Order: sequence, then C-alpha cells, then structure tokens
Amino acid sequence: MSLLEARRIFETYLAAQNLKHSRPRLQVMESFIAAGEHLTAEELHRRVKRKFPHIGVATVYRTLKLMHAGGLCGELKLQDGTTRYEALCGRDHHDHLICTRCGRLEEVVDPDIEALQGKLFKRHGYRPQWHRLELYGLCGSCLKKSAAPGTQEG
Amino acid sequence: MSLLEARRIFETYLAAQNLKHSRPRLQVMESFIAAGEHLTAEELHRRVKRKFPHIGVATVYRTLKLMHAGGLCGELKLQDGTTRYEALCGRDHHDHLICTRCGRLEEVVDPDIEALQGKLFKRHGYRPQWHRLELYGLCGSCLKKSAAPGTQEG
DNA sequence: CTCGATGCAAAGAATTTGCAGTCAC
DNA sequence: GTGACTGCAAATTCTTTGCATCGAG
Repeated sequence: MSLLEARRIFETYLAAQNLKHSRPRLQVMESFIAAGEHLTAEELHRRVKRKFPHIGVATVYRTLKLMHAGGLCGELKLQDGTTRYEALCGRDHHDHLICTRCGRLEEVVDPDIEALQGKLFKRHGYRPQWHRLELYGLCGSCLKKSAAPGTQEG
Repeated sequence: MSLLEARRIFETYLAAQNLKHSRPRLQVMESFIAAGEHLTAEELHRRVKRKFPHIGVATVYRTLKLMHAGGLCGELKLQDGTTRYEALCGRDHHDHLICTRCGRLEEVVDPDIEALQGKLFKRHGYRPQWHRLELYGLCGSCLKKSAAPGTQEG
C-alpha cells in the first residue's frame, strides 16, 4: 500500500471522527506503513524514534489503536504472546503462515478455505463477522537448516 | 474427558519428567478438568480456591504450563486479549467458533478445511506443525436478541 | 484562543520469579 | 533427610492513564 493512499485514508478517518491530524500521529502512521511488515508496538516505536526521536510509546499505542479503529491496520495476537500490527487498508482479507523457528510471517489466501469457513458459520447458526487462521510450521529455509548437521529440532 | 483419565495422563507425564505429583498440582488439574470449560488462569484460580483456599496464583500458572507441556491442555490467545486454556487430552484437534456478543465458545471440526490447510502448508514449502482457526461472529441466540426491538448492532 | 494531543512517568493488568518454609519420596 | 514444590510478594512485561504543556484549527 502506498504511503499516499494510507495517508489519505487516515486523514479521512480522522476528519470523520473530528480528530486532529497532528504531526506525531502522521509520523507514527507513516513509519508504520513504510515498514511494510508485521510489527509489534515496541518495534514500531523503535522505528519511529529513528526518524522522530521525540515521540513517546504512548503515542505509538494511541495511534495504533486509532489506525485499528479506522480499519487501517489489523491487530494480531499471536500464539507466542506478542501482539503484531499489519497494514490493512485497501487490502483483502488474508491468513497467516508463520515459521515457528525464524518467526517469518507470510500472508496467504485460499478461497476454498474461505468458502468452507462461511459454510461452517452457517451450519452452526452464526452470522460471520471475521475469522483468523494461523498456520504454524517450519518454513523451507529453516527446514534446510534443520537438515544440516549440527542443527536439529524435535 | 473423565477426571480419572486426565489424572492418569497427568501422572504419567509427571513421572516421565521426574516431577512429583504434589497435592496442589493435582488439585489444580482436577479443578481444571472438572470445570469442563475454556478458562483463564484467573478464573481457574478462583475456581480452585473455592475447594482449596490455600492455593496461590503462581501454582495455577505453573500447573497450567505443566499441563500444556504435557499436552493435557491447549493455550488459546484470543483476540480480546485473554488467554484461555482448554482440556485436550485424548481429544482430536478442533477449531473454535466464538460469539463476539456473549462470548460463547464452541468447538468445531471440518475435515475439508483441515485437508486444504495441509495443502496450503505444502504449497508454500512449510512443514506443518499446528494451526488455529478462530471464527468470530454472532451466535443464534444473540442474533435473535439483536432482532428484538431495543437491541441492535452493526 | 480553545481543546485535543503529546510526552513523560506513574499506574494497571497479567504473568513470572525469588525465597524461606513445606512436602513427596 | 534432601531436593523439588508451594505460597507469598516483589519483579517483569506490556499497555494504559494522569497531567502539565504544546499545537492544530
């Protein structure tokens, strides 16, 4: 997603909520989009501070919450206990493939799975709102490493 | 799952790890199994204390970790930020259907989805370890309630 | 100007850990 | 008896909040 696009969406959201688009807010948002990764609040704070040293953690948390409320980012509570944020705006739903060794996080989509999930909701009398699917395993490169001598895992 | 079955599995695990099956440990485990629900550590602690008032939180956390390591219970980091534990021993994998209104949590299985997930792993060069699928929506009874006058939701 | 937003540091919530005493083996 | 386990409370970690000050409109 482009920075400009994100900025437009963010500003639209802020305006709609009667919120100000303050400099720190935009700086956090821009750093987040520029990172293009799934970051924790702390990681984002470190990144933001590289360019804007004065910005505090609280602002990062507050801005992430705003962006989440505005649909600009998603919040992922992963199994390892961390909470990561991902850019969402203008993007379709996707699931996550996560390497338990190196932490690599890939976005994946499978329309067939999505369709079956919809049926599952219906079968149980639920109205779907959203879902999350996280697939944990070892990625190709970690598999190679674990095949190499000296490194192995159960 | 029966309490006896759980106790056997738990004691087997403890023995295998050269751990002692102390009274507090078994009391926590029994309360957990007896509850038959998806509990948070704090909820379990409250429950345990009803029968065994002397038991501290730390023991509950420690025992949950043990049970998790022993495969007796699963740990669910839900989107609302809570961490819940569910009895697992002797049970097959399942996914979760969660009502965002009343918090109801149902266990569901769909073999077709499972199969597709396996393919997804393979397609991306991963070796599967485990996965989680959580489906969030409104359950039948909450849907009825929201249809009733006076209560509505987006 | 007027409030909302910020940064700091202190408060909270959830979980872990250190330690002296207790208990299983 | 001995070393692991326990309960307590203090420590950690992650996140939120209070408050004086700053800045957007």
